[in-house]
Amino acid sequence: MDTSLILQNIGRHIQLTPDEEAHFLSLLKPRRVKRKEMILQEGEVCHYSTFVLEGCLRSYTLDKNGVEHVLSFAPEDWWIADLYSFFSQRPGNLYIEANKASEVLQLSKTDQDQLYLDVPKFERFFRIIMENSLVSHQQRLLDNLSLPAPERYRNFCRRYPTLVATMPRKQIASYIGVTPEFFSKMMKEVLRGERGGA
Amino acid sequence: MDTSLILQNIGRHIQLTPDEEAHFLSLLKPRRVKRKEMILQEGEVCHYSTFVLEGCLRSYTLDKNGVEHVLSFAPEDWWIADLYSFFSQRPGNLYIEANKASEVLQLSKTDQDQLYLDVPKFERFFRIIMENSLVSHQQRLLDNLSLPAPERYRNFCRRYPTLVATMPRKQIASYIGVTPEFFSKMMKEVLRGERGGA
DNA sequence: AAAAAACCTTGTCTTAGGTTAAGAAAAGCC
DNA sequence: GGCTTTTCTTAACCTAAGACAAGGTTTTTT
Repeated sequence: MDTSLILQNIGRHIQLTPDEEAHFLSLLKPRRVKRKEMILQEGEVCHYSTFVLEGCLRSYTLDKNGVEHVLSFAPEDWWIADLYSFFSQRPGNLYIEANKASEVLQLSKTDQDQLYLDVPKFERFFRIIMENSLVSHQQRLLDNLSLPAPERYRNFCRRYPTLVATMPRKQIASYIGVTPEFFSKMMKEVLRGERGGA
Repeated sequence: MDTSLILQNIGRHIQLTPDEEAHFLSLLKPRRVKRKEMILQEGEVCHYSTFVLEGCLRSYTLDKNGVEHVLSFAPEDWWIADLYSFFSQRPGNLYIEANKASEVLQLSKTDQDQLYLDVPKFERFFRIIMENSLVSHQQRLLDNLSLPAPERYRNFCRRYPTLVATMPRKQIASYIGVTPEFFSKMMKEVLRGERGGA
């Protein structure tokens, strides 16, 4: 597997020595995930942080009616985990499933904890990752509280242009918080608005 | 001002030497905030992380109709900031306002950045704070996507029993994502359910 | 202790978005 | 390439929650 992507990802926030790089890489477990394969299910403990080298995963919950609610997409160059479960090492309620056949690298909780002690720079790296993720979750929450569905969709398009083109509409609908049927109706309006300009 | 509360807050995640404690305290600017006073407004850059020693602040946005949407409450022993603006040092869209007369300690972005270099342990501290905050924001987001208003209210009560008793209903309504009018109607149901048991 | 300002409730009417159902179009699979 | 499965769309009907309006209560302020 090609590990240059993850080194680049980390290099955006911290500089590692060759030794540190080697040590870090030695902790990563490569894994191939088939389309529709789940790497985590509700009720399980999330033992790994997963970095996507190729393909795309998503995380979601099922509500009491069996309806899926997408929490996040993880295309190439993204991290994904059930963070509640990963940090607490208790059973979580997320499913993490491959949207298409994917290649990932996994870092176990134990190794990550040890890594903080061995290479303290990683405290900084994951602090920054958490900060960025928190900011975007806060923004998404406020969008959900304050904007009607069509504007939430427009924001999604602006923020994740790549995902709009590649993810099933059903899942995008779920991500922004509407049913696929309503999403479908809404798209007619959105498209009309786009042709109209601005 | 009594700084033992913030040392205790930090002591939950990292151990500081007396020198480090003294250095950290020297960076904090104490401030009294009057009821209804805003320490941050839309369009301003958020220069400080604010720790609440006494009283309570809240952060919110105003939508295009002038309706308030509460992002967070910060009672005693909590941190608050417009994180997007604080991290990026660009104008944000949050208001941060005192719900009652409060005493706070403020740490500037510049000092916080320097602190990471002087006392790297703080990387760990803020990483953990961010992790916890991210987990609770993800949970809240999923609640908003998957649960009807009365259950979101019940979750709010379980998670923040103190706030339920002390914050205006209007603001709680806004936090869980309903209008005060609907909240009022809903409460009758919720109360009936409580008397009924379970 | 009054006056002013918020806050909370209740009622009626409206609407954004959900539900159900059923067919059309894609995408994955052997 | 044909078969299966999933996804997308459309349409009719339904409901949780919003908007507006108006009166009552509590909290602040002076």
